[in-house]
Amino acid sequence: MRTSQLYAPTLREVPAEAEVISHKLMLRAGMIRKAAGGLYTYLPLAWRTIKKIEQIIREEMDSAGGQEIAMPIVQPSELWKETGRWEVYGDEMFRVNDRHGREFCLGPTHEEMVTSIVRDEVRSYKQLPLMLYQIQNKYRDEIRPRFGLMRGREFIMKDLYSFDKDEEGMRVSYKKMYDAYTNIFTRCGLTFRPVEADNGAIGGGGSHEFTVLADAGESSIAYCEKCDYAASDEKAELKAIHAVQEEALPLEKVATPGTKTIALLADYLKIPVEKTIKAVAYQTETDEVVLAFVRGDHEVNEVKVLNSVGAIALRMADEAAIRAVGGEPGFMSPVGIKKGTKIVADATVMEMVNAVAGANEADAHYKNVTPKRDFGEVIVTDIRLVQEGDPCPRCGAPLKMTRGIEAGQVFMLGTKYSEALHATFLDESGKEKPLVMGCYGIGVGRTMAAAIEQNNDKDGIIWPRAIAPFEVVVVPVNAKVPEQLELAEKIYGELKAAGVDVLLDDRKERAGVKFKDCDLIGYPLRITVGPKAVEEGTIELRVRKTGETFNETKETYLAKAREILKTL
RNA sequence: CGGGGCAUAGCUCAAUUUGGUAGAGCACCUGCUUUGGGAGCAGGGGGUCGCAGGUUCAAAUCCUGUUGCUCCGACCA
Repeated sequence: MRTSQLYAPTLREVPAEAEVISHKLMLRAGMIRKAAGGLYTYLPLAWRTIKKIEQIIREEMDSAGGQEIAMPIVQPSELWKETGRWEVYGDEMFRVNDRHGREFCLGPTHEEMVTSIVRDEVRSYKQLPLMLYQIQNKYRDEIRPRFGLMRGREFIMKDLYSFDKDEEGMRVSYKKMYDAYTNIFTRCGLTFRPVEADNGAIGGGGSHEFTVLADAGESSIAYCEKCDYAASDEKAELKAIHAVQEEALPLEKVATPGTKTIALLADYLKIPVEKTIKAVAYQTETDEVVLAFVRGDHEVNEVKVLNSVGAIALRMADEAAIRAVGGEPGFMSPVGIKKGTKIVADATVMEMVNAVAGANEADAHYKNVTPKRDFGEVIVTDIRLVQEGDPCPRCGAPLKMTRGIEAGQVFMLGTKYSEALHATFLDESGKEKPLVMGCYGIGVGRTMAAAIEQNNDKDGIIWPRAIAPFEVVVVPVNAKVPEQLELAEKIYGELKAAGVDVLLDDRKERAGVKFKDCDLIGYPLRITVGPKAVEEGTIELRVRKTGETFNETKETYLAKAREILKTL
């Protein structure tokens, strides 16, 4: 490929719409252009990288036993109604009607579709295990698309679905995928971490996120430096903290005017925040009120609350709903709440003695609240959000927190979808059983964005070799000088013949312009052909990542280029 | 959905407050010079000022509505 033929419109200035580095650089490097919120065109450079990432994924999926298929993007509503997700998905689903008024959606994911394919054909345990995957566009009408390709409404995703005869088989498939994912992200040259994750709305039990470490990431993970524990902030388990035991004193109501927040309360009563109990009120999708309580200095982990009450969705409760169960916004505690109200208390709270909690009336709190004695019937479990320094649930060492981009996630689904869609088979004893499923996704565009977030400097992108749009760029310093262009052409030809993915920057631009573009786009290796090459035979190799240059000859440059590429 | 901000040339922005024939830099085209880190000079092309109404002798500018984008929050398989 020649740059003079390549459609890669680079920008000197940053378009105002971009917020994060990967988005800015992809726009500036002429890789993507926006069509509408969360919808992008992939220009040639981006598409080459996408195809390289897809190829790595394909190779790893195939060698793990996966078979690639393509499924419809437009999917009939009937399937989604069978699993109930036609309603559950809500506004996030793009819906369309055909000319007859029949309902369809643009597939946000493909569990229903793939399961329906398999249920019609798989009858026997002899046909299992089966792993099918697709790399296709998926559609989610995100409330707030942002960060370029990181959170779009149309995005390229690889999804593999595994079907096994039992849970043991599913675990084997899961492990294969876990290992394949490790290979994929390693081959893409990314620094990442597999972390334990919550299954979320997709359901099932057991999940890992593959998180590419980057400050711009939307997910937060906790990890232990002492053992290998690592989990998403939603998932990170926390054991109860035992309070210093003291004698429980009798409950006492005190006036605490205007102390609607924990900070104000602790300050007013001159007590440490660790002696207070914080309340957060939620309502479920059915408007049922759920009250959650954590220690004053802790935060509530909504996902854990959600799981503890088995709800589908939670939102902050409105004041009327809080009052309806006998609570007072800003001054809530389980003490005196209407019987039958769902109350979830963090395990640490239950260890507290003589704490301060709301009195369920304005401007008043109780002193000497001892949850074990005073809370009555509550759900006790871990609902705390992990904080830096919290003890590791495995070894007790202080946890570290870092941010990352969730590039992939693997799930053990179990039989949730196969049961809903009646996808069954006959086992060895002739008994009908539901297929045991797993699903495994990778955001392809997001992986590309993550690679840029992790590999850039003030001049632009620094591609890992494996996913660079081109591995090498050959730059004649002045393409108007026939000798330089000829030599550059020769080198370009030799590299191509040697199987190197190479680009020739034959534009009749000034050297500075071409160098700036090369740095911006981020080709891992640049071979410069200037006057010195023509006159003295000196061919310059420059490594984008380090800025190192090597002076070689016509005879040695190829071997040196290969040697350098191996390290990038 | 709630709360901010923005919408003027391909890009980044000025002109809007105080109504009077729309500007700069970069990009683009032509010529000359230049040629190892986004060159110089000269000339040139390009905008119904997001859209629709209204006020006015006159609207990019004031008013109303509307659409889109963007940031914060809620949300996120």
